[in-house]
Amino acid sequence: MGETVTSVDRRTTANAVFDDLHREITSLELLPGTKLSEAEVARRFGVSRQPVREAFSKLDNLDLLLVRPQKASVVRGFSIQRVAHARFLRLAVELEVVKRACAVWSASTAEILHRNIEQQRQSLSDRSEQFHALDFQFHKLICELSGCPLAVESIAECRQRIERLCTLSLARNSEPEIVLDDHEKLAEALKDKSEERALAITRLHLGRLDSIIEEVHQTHFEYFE
Amino acid sequence: MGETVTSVDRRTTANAVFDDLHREITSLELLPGTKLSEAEVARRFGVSRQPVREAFSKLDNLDLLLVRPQKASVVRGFSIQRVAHARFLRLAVELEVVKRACAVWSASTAEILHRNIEQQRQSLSDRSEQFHALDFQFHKLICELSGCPLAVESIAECRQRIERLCTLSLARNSEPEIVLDDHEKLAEALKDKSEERALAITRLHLGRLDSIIEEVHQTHFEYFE
DNA sequence: TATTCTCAACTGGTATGGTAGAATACCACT
DNA sequence: AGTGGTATTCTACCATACCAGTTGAGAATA
Repeated sequence: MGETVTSVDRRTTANAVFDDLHREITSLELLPGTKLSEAEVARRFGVSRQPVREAFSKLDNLDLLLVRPQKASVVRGFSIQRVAHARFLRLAVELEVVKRACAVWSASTAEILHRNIEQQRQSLSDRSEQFHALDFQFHKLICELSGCPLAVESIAECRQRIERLCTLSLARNSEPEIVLDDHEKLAEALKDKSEERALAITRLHLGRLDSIIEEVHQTHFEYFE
Repeated sequence: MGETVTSVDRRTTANAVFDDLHREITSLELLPGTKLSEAEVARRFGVSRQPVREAFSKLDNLDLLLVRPQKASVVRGFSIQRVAHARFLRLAVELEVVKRACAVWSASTAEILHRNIEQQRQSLSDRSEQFHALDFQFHKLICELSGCPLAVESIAECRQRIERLCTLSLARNSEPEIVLDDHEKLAEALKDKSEERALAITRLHLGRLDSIIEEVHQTHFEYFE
């Protein structure tokens, strides 16, 4: 779900506009409160208003843009409720995924996940930029290997909603070293098929977001609604 | 999320078309595989193609309609994967909600939920049609009383995805008596703040959907994709 | 008869013009 | 200076026209 599009996702004008705006909003190039008008954006992209309109509609569905009947559309700010819900939802999904993982885990799945962790460790010592992608892939692997391939989409949606906010944080993200450590502990718990430990580390892992969320809520309350 | 719309939801043509089509699809008046063209639907509603187009787009987002580039749009069938995921997602959310409920449950919240159950019992003996609504409200109350008001929207979305399928079932729904019994057991577990029992009955309660899903999958495989 | 080609009738995607309603700036009046 | 009404100017929304692929049926051909 989320921004994943059905079927062939042909390269259409509306999609291009949506992608660009989506990126600009999530990366906070467009800050909450920024007014966007169909006509203005259409001029900026050199297209007609119709594709822009569709893009607006999709952004509205993602709670990224508030499009009101006859008033100007504005980039939506954060809602502490919505963010908390995204955080809640992700935890709920990951917990259940981990339970299933424990039930079906095997030597081969453990090995696959282990390879990902090796890459994470590598990228950390390389100071490369791809740790973030590997982090995502780690959780994705657990979903797929536990037979919940669609769960990763739900997780990705929650993740996006939270990430836009975390971009405002001073600490940006949790320390990668800590994240990697969590991942290693989780992988080990899965390998041992210890549901109790796996669930605990998952809660701890996702709970690390809370302090960041709280920090941003305190320091950037002007972006909240 | 889902079909809940932001802000005032003014009565717009596009919304009206969306609501009608949404109802027709979820109620299976429009069966999977039915072809819908923007122009045809526009004529049927006596409006232009633009509002229809928006409605199509929203239905596409809900996986209810497959709109392909230059081919006709078709009402989507069921995907066993997507249905399983919806089922999975709902369980994950309800489990986590119930955990929180156990943590914060009190005499007053127990009383509120108890009143709902009384109504359920009443509607059952009255043979009234509102048991379904009370069922939904039961789960909604638990979400709200446990401080997860937005969780009910996620649940509602999952519910809808599954319900369209269950409409095909011979048994339609689980026996209301059984459902009510589950609800009573859950309410009691919450009252006792017994997390273990509450989680177990939740799993059992939602697990009752599986047999129905399986039945429809066997008897109506022509509607699956 | 079987196969290929062509063309007409769809499809969804885009561009443009016009409309009703909301906000705002402005001006007359107190 | 402060207030009430008004006109302008914005907005999203809808209708219409046109475009570019896709499809499928029938004609032309092997």
